Amino acid sequence: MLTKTMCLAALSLGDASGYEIKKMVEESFGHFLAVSYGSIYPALSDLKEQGLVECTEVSQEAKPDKKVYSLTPAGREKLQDDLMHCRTEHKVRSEFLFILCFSHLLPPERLEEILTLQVEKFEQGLAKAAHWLNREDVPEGMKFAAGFGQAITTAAVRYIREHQQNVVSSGDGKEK
Amino acid sequence: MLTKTMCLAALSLGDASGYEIKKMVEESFGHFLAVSYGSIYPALSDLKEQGLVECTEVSQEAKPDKKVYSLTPAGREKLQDDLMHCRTEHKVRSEFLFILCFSHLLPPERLEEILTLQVEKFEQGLAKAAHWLNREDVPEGMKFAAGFGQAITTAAVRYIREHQQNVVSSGDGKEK
DNA sequence: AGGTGCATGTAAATAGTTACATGATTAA
DNA sequence: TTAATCATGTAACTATTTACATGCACCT
Repeated sequence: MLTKTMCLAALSLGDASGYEIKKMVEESFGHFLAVSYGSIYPALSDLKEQGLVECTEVSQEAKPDKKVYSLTPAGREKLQDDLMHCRTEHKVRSEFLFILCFSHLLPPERLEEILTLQVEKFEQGLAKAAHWLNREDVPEGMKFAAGFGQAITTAAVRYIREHQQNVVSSGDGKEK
Repeated sequence: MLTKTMCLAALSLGDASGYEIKKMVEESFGHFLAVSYGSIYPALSDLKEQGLVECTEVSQEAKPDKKVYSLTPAGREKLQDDLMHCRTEHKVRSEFLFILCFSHLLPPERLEEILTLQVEKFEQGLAKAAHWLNREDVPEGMKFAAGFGQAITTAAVRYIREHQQNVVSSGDGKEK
């Protein structure tokens, strides 16, 4: 399960609660990893049972209690082991491209909507990455990952800008 | 289920068996869609039950029989409807980038191996896309999708080439 | 009065992969 | 003889999302 490894990895950067891990992952790795509470909380429970993390309940004023997790030495080792042996795939899953493949079945309006929306999303991601990248305390590996995201997203936006007209005009003229 | 829509879409390009659909999808959409028999065959059965496809058993000499599916008018409508209303997300899921984020925990050899392997995979994809793109009978939408893949993959390879040294040398010196 | 953020968790549903089972033909 | 291609399918498993349940504090 990648979720467990991801939790260990997040905790290697500092102690955190499940809630905080989710936010952190979304912020820092959001452009290539998905997370949800439904996978994080069970993962943390399992890790605790396996002795890979420890947990301290922390009371807060004006906020609910939280469970702050931290890596044990065994957890730190497990993380290293996971990173050495887990798969290294880079996958794209795109309903966006899939739909565009069948542009000849769709009205130009729908095509334009899809393209515009996607460019917006890409640009939001780009803005976030820029904001994130001009901090200085960022480790080299994370800079690389963020820069990678920036590079391919920039290429994606440029490509759409230069070619979207072809797709839109290939749409299906007749409306129901 | 995206698999069903994908089957309908594949069949809109011509009648085919489950086996043929898988090959076709891998070839044409492989860089942004995954498929396996375990999802295709059940999907085709369901589609048949719903009356969205028809099926003819075809005997072949020197090969096993096959079940050739074709769209019914209802299936063609369903496809259009799916394409109009389904989600349009473009997602990247990358263990590759995830691992590199923690380069400081890994030996340079592992980092170099991962990077080299990924560049190779990208270049294989690029070769396939090139071969695929210089056909002439390809619909506009598919050209767009293939070109998109080409654009971001090229950017990815260039980025890795230009920045990999930083990551590798940020690796963990001490070996166990 | 209503929305957002903080915070944890579970259950059901969804989706999909992997491995297995079968078996003929053809090329190296 | 060994592997690959052709061909269909199921069952068990893995993983993950979605929706739900709860509840206080803060801002508008």
